[in-house]
Amino acid sequence: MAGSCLIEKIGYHIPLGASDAALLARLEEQEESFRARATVRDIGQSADRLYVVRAGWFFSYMILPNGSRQIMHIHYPGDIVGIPDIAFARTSAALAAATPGRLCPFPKSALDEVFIRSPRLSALLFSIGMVEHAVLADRIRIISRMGAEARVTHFLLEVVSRLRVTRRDLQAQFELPLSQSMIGDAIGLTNVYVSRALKRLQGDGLIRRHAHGIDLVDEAEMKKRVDFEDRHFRIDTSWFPGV
Amino acid sequence: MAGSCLIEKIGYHIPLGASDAALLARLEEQEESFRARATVRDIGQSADRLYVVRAGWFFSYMILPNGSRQIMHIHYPGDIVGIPDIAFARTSAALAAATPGRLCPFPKSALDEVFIRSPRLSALLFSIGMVEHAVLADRIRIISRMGAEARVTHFLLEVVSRLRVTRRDLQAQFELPLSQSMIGDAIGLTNVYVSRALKRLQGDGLIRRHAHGIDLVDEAEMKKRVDFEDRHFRIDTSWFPGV
DNA sequence: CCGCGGCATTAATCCGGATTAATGCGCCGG
DNA sequence: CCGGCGCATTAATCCGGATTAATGCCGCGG
Repeated sequence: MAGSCLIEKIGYHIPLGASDAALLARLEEQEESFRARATVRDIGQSADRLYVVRAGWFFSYMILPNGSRQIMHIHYPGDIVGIPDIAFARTSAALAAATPGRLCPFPKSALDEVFIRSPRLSALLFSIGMVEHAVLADRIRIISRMGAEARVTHFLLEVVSRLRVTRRDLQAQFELPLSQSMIGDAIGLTNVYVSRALKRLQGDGLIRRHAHGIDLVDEAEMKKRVDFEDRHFRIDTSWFPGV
Repeated sequence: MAGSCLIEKIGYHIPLGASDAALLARLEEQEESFRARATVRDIGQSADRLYVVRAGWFFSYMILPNGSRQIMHIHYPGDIVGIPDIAFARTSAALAAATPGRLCPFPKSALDEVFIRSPRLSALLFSIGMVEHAVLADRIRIISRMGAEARVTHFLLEVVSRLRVTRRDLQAQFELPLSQSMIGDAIGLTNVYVSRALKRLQGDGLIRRHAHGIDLVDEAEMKKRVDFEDRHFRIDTSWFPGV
């Protein structure tokens, strides 16, 4: 199980006993590969399975009445995809690959095993779902009343903060394998304005750009400007049921 | 327990055994009253308690760096307030009363009881959390790329859909005890534009307005225009662990 | 080597909602 | 009965980001 980024991510939050690890391992039994830009599943399909991201970046999105695309979440290695669909019979978002990657599909019913056998893991899954909730809440806050630069700034900080969950040592420099159109579709801007905003941030000396990556030159200043709060760094496990 | 709208709401989704009902009853042991516009708690406070809404409308909100207010959620009788804070040690939103009302506070730790004793209730709480997630996702979709009228339309539909969970017989007419500024703060508009949009919707014959309420004249057309999906009507309980 | 497609950049124009401010209305308390 | 306050309405002006389109760059396949 050395290759499991799910166990790595979960284990970062709570100590994992052998039985919990076994429960998790069952979620990664199968594996499927996707090439960049491949669609994994469409909206409105039966929401009977979830996925663990083994490698690569994926994203879920919705298509709006006017034809444009809204990217809801970006999924990184170690993420569980589809938690929000748990409450519904049909998927409320489509899923696609941003880069080449691998997914481990598992049936929704594998979750009741978790709920029955491990209250502690249930509480953590619950909490991870709520982190996603907080991420959306932050996005609403940013989209509804803040300008283009602030949105892009917040987006970059959010990406880095999430990457650091599984790569603790990540410094200011990171790869960003998303086109500006994708970034725009996530934060409600057009590709044109994403380009402008990035240019200005660079001009302000806040970031630097290279090939397919970003360098956060003044992360503290960026955080200050958008009132950034890191949702991923630490989950409150103090109330969790004991082992 | 006849007066419990929590048990009423939960019982709507899954059949409640006596022991589950007892677990829920413990969440409503205490009660506090608030007058309209009173603040229940501020942002950044210790997130050690949750609330059940016994009566009245409440709302949670954040203040943005530029001073404006973003309303994240409206809480109706029967709602559990604070689920999203479960993952964090400090509250990420403030809570206030929109109308006079009553709340039942209970400690976060009361939840581990639920997780240990009732996998079935845990799964439902989890799902309810995910419904809130879906509501936020819909709001992002609407805010990020759609015009003022569509936003207001969607907002009204969302309110009615939520009200019908505890008032199954609710028809097209309902009370809306929120100022236009509050509506604007929820969907990213100014009060001025909310006023305009309502006026136009009325002009289009989609709604009618009276004292403190709204009448949805052509709900079907409204739903069609914004591609509305009802997130509250039915939760998928098929995968839940058995009793 | 050339030609093509995806993506970033830049500029010109347009428009929807923000902002500001004035007016009106109903409610409440004195 | 009057005065004040919160809220809705309406109008005038402004501006940020959408839209459209042209240009350029790079990587890739032929």
